[in-house]
Amino acid sequence: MVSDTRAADTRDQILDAAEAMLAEHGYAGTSLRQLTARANVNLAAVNYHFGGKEGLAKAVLERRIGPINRERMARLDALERPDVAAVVRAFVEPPLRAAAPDTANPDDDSPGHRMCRMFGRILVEQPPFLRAFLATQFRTVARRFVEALTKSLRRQPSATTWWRLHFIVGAMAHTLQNASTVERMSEGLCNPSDVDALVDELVAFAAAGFAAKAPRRRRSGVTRR
Amino acid sequence: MVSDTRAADTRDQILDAAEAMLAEHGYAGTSLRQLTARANVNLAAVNYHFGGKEGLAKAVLERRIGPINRERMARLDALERPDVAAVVRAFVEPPLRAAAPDTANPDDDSPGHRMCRMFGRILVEQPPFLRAFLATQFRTVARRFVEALTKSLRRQPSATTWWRLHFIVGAMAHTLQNASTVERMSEGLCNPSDVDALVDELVAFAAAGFAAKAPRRRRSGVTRR
DNA sequence: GTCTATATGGGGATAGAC
DNA sequence: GTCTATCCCCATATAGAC
Repeated sequence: MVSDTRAADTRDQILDAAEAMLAEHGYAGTSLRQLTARANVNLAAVNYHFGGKEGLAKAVLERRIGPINRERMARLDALERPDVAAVVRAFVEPPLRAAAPDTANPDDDSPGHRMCRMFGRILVEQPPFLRAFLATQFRTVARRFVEALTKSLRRQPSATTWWRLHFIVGAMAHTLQNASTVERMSEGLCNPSDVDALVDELVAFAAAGFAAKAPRRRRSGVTRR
Repeated sequence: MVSDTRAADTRDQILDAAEAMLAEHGYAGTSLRQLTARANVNLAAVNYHFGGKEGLAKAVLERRIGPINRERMARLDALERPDVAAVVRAFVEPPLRAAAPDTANPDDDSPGHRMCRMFGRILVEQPPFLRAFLATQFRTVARRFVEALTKSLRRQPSATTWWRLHFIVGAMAHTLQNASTVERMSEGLCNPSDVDALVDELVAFAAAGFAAKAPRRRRSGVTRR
């Protein structure tokens, strides 16, 4: 069926190019002209296959988020002794691992690096039309992990629990997006392409932060002015 | 917006509008036409005062980053007993505090909320022409805090130290940008407008994470495949 | 399904009057 | 310093031939 591979080919080429360009320039900064040029595809093909720029962006995200969240769940289910570090690892390792450079050279063009930047971008940029989409993709996972984390510490879910998961997401997203920054600032001490080490670092940091004593509540929950 | 405030400086009106729009739409998503319309200023004024869109973006950032970093340094210098939590607090509180809603209603239009979103955006978006600019703005501060943090733990600066500062920046940036997300996900348990509580949460989390035992190094710093 | 050509609108920047 | 008018480029999207 050689004749049928062209369509699927075009679709995938568009998705790959879109992922690369979203990583590099964000949603607003990506033009379909550059994108289709890079994909060696006709401009009109985007509209034909995805209905427009927004549809394309959703398709790009869908292709990656699904598998990662499914792996998170699977790892969580597979834990025999769900201590904090193990649960945190189940949460952060799939995305970091999926975003790892998978070739010898940690170039900006490795698929993993592209994807990692794309994730960081989108998680923060959150174009309005994506908010609902992203919320449904992540709500279930977030709930399950909040449960697991509190259970591992024999606590009840609280504001602190949610804040901490939020902080972990932030640390991860920022790392996915700006790994090169820490490499530069640290003058080479940190090596973002060493994924094993990075995962260990984030797990150690996040697990300790998560297990910390909750701060004393100051007042009734209203900002002092 | 009621009376004719021509006397008010055009420059400042542009800066205010730019901050609001960068917060809302990011750099690439902000157009000078919308911006000048919102500022009640002529389109050409941007070029006259700032030399172009890029110059405007730098001016917007400069206006905020300078004071915040100066306050960070001042707080650091003022610490009598620089334990980890105190140093972390000196690092994260100025931006969070500056970004706090300063009116009774935590609307999307409060100056603090605008600024906080702008920061989160820019820190992650990092348009190419801003990379060098941002690096010079933050390098000194980052170095000083890495020093202070390691000293407070009686350790030597290492990859772990830098990674952890990076994680803290990520948690902070993500919180600044997406505070409303955690409020929604937690179904109201977390209240982003309670800045005191938020600072306490982040400090407790980050200090514990920072003080954690460093992970054991696995190999020689090369990614396993 | 894929292409060319084009419609339609918005973008940043500038020239030159006032 | 501020304005109008305009240049020129690029954006998304679509029409219609093949």
